Amino acid sequence: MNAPQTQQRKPSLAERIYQQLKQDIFDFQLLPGDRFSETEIAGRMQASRTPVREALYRLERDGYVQVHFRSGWQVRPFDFRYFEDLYDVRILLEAETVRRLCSANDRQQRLAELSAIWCCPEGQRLTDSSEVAKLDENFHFGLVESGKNQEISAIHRDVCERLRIIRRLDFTQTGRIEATYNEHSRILLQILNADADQVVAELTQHIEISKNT
Amino acid sequence: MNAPQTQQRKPSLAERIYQQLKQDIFDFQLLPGDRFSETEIAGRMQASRTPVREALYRLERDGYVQVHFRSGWQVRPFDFRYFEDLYDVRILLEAETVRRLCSANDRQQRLAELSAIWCCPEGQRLTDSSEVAKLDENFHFGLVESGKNQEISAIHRDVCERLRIIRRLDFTQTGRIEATYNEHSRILLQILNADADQVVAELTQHIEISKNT
DNA sequence: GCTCTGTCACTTGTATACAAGTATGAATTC
DNA sequence: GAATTCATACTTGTATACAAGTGACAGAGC
Repeated sequence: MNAPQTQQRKPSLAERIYQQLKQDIFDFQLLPGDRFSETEIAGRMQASRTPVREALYRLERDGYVQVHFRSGWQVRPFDFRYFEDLYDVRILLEAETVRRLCSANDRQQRLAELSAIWCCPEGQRLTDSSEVAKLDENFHFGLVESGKNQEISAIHRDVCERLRIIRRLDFTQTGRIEATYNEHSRILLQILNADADQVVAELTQHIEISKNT
Repeated sequence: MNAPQTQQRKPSLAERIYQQLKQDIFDFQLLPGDRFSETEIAGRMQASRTPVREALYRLERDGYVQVHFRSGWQVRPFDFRYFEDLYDVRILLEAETVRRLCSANDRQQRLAELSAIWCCPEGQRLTDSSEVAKLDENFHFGLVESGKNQEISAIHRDVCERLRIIRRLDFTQTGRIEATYNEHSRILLQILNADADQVVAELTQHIEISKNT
């Protein structure tokens, strides 16, 4: 019998390059509209074209870059309509999840973990803005996952990932950390009270806020 | 100035192989659980491993196959929970679209094309089952597209594509063609009447039927 | 100045060569 | 017979070579 497949194999070159390029796009090292060639990237990444191509085709499917037949690659230009649409999808998925949660009998167990984090006494709240940012992302992922539809979760993760380009995720504004704690805990409580319409409205507003900052 | 980019370039080898492999999976030429190697496929397709790999990685991202590190590929086993979840997503997306349509003032124009096809006099209805099958798919695509959120449309297309494995799309059953015409035309009329709750219920039921056949 | 044309460096698409890890089974040991 | 070792054929991951198409530019002709 095999060992239980630790699955902690170190990532392949292609994977590393994929992550790096995506990060470069997020960090504006690669600007929308920029053109570049596979050889160029291969040189910068100290690898051959093969894993670079694999990474680029993944990024293409993700919508970040596009290939021009035998004439180079390009970072896809920004399209704000596109991000509007994505936010709509995100809201739709999260709203549907909470609606379902409101009519699930075991919602208290499902949300136990999140409640412990967000409905804690004020003294136990975290204050570091980058920690809270990570916690915030996980709140929304966790919420959707508790809906127990793996495909909704997968699409939601994907949508959030694509929104990261424009989401600056910063909690440096005064009061934003506190507000987030308050909003998340209220959302959780309202789900427990099965107050569907109210919680959908509040969740929607909560996401709209993070969209406009 | 360039010609307006006919964009009708003949598909690449990788593209052709991707389509072919997907078709093979749909047609059960490749059974869930089957293991195979890149060289094997390359031989069958009369190509080298490079385009085969490109096709396989796309199929992997689509969820049809998985790679085992240095030990071959495998057609992903069926998971009915997975298809249930996908159907849920499909219903969710279509329902949201029609809800929005119900409160759009220009919904009559947006749905003009679909209405012409589905709300026609009985004499003009098509009767060939494979034609109707194609028309049926396009009804649902067109419906979602008239919602004017490109990301919802894209995800919806993707979900439907993934459902094709189990959707046999057959309209050979007696009465199914007529029923489809009736259901589609009623859905369209109800949208025009802005009867949101009713149309969502009916649309949901309509999809559930096609799910269970 | 304007248009055409041919060249040529550069691009991606595909094929092949090589490196590194896997699994199977025969031989060996007990 | 059962367990272990090890050779070996096969697998994917990566690098490189070659084919086919693109685009920018210099220079000719007007």
